[in-house]
Order: sequence, then structure tokens, then C-alpha cells
Amino acid sequence: MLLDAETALADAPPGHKDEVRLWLRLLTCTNLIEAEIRRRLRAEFDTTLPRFDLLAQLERHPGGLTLGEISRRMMVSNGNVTGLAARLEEEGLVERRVSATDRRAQSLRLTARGRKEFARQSAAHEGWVAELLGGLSLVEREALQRLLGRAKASVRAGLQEGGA
Amino acid sequence: MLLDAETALADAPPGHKDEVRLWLRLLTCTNLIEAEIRRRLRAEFDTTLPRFDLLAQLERHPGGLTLGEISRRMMVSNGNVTGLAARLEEEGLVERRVSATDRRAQSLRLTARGRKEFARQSAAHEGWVAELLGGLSLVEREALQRLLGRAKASVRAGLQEGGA
DNA sequence: GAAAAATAGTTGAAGCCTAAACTATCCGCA
DNA sequence: TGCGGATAGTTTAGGCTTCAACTATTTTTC
Repeated sequence: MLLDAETALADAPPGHKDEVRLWLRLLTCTNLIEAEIRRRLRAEFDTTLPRFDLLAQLERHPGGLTLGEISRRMMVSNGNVTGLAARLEEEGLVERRVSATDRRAQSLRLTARGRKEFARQSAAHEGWVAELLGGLSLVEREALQRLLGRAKASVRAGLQEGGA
Repeated sequence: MLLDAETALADAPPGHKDEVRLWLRLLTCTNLIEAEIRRRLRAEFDTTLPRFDLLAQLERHPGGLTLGEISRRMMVSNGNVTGLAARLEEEGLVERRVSATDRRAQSLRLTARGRKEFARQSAAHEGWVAELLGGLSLVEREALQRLLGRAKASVRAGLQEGGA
């Protein structure tokens, strides 16, 4: 994955469409932030972004979530969640319980330790993001939020067409 | 100790700091586009994004690049490039040559077939991106480009501080 | 000129991720 | 009741990615 696709493309001959330049800049921004967050999660908490994301899902749903629900919310495959859940369970941060009404399904929830650990990570994470994006004014952040919303809508529309 | 019970990832319920909501939307946008591009590269060309990115680097440098240069430009590890290069060589899309002046180094360049294949992929890629982002007006795209530039600058500034 | 430091690249272990094939269970329906 | 299709999750094979340890070579330094 190109961390700085834009720089890489800097000396590319013109002829790329406008949209490609926009896409590369979007990718660059995201990758810069994501790489830094991964690095800090690893350095300060010895964990990874996927693990953090999974804990965040559970935090939002104290009643527990099935593996399938997690997989849909995180937009990753089922098999992926199987592995993540196994590691988090081994670390004692989450626990599984087989559903009373459906013996195929099992729901995951945070353990007390998981809740406590995630709270620490989450607070730090919030600070990191605020620090990294803090150079933007409130007005800029709002404009960006709105435009990214438009971009998201555009992409989803594009997916509809192709996948129909 | 900060205990923010509202904090979570994915599609951002309220309670997050402004910046986190912005970050999550940025991430969602990028992931949507990236997943679709990966899917199409796989479906239509039986290849992957990292392979495509590596070919793109070589395309821009017809004189060849050493593995180390590629690794720096793509901002990935050395070992990563070793593996990618091995697969691309096996597919006959790139060729290696040991440097005449430094027996440690070897430069990679596109084969004729690699050049031809990349041209096909690149044209398709450009079309996909244009299609996915085509729902934005020119004005919106320009505004987004500018704001993302600002965001990038903010992040780089944030990295300086932390990493100094 | 030889030891030491730096550089180019490879390898191995481990985690993340997917698609596809598989098992187990549930549900609808005749 | 029993069959067939849907659903929940696991497994497997393979690619991507990193870090750390390693080999080979070059450069620096004394």
C-alpha cells in the first residue's frame, strides 16, 4: 500500500484525471493518520488497530454482539472476526457466550478488564486524532466533513451501478 | 483517568470529539474506494493493489529502480518489496538486474509484457476512480482537494511534534 | 590496509485479511 | 415430519505487511 501515493506520483506526467489526483490525496491523508495510530497503539498499548476496532464495537453494545454482527459492522469477513475474537479472548479482554436461542450463534462482550483497557486506549486515541487534525480550523473541519459525506454518497452510487 | 463511555469506532455516534468523527468519515471514504479498487483489480486483472502500485513506480522510472528505492517510494518495508518483486518476476512482468557498480544492489524494470499489462490496468483504474468520484462537481472536487491538502499539512505537523 | 559502521537485500515468525469450502443449526413449507 | 434453503461460524490456502535477525557488500575511519 502506498503510504504517500501523492508524492510518489509527483513526477508523473500529467494526463491523470482530476479524480485520480483527488483519490491519491485522500489515500495519502488516510494512510498518514492510520500509520501513526497503528504505531502508537503498538508502542503504547501493545495492540493493533483491528483489535482496537473490535473492542470499540463491543463498547458501544454492552449487551454483546454476535460474531456476524461484528463482521458486518467492521466490514470485514467472517473468518477475520473468528481470528480476532480468538486472540482477544485469549488476552482476557472479551468473553463468548453461546446464544440461548440459537446454538449456531455466540455473542461477544467485553470483560471488566476489557472495558477498563479499552477506556485507556480510547482516551489516548481520541487525543492522538485531535492532535493530528488539530491544525484545521473548526470551519475547515466542518467543510471537510460535509464534502467527505458527499464523496461517500458518490462512491456508494458508483457501487450500485457496477454491482447491479 | 478518562472514562468515555460513548467512545466507539465505525460510524460515529455523538459523543466523539469533532476530530474523531472527521477521522472516521475519512477512513470510511478511503476504505470504500480502496476495497472496490482491490475487488476490480482482482476480478478483471487477477492482480492486487500492491502489485499494481509497484508496477506504477516502475512505469514512471523506465531506467529501473532498486528494491530499496521502491521500498522508500512505496513507504513499505524492504522485506515487503522482496516478496512483491519475486511474485511479479515470476509472472514475467518485471526483471531484475544486479547493479554493475554495487553487487549488493539490483534494479527492477518492467518487461515489455509488464509495460503492456500495466497500461491496460492503469487505464481501467483511471476510469474506476472517475466513476466512483464522478458524483462530485468540479467545484466540490477542488474544495476537497484543497481541504485534504490542509489536513495533510496538519498531520505532518503533528508527526513532527511527537516524533521530534 | 584492516576494523568498524553503514547499506542492500533476504528470511522467518507472527498478525491481518480474503475467498471458498466446510460443519452445524435453524427456519419455512409441504 | 422431513426436506431444502438460509444462516452462524470455522477452517484452509494464499497474499500482504511488519519487525528483527541475518548475509553480503560497500564505505568510513583510524
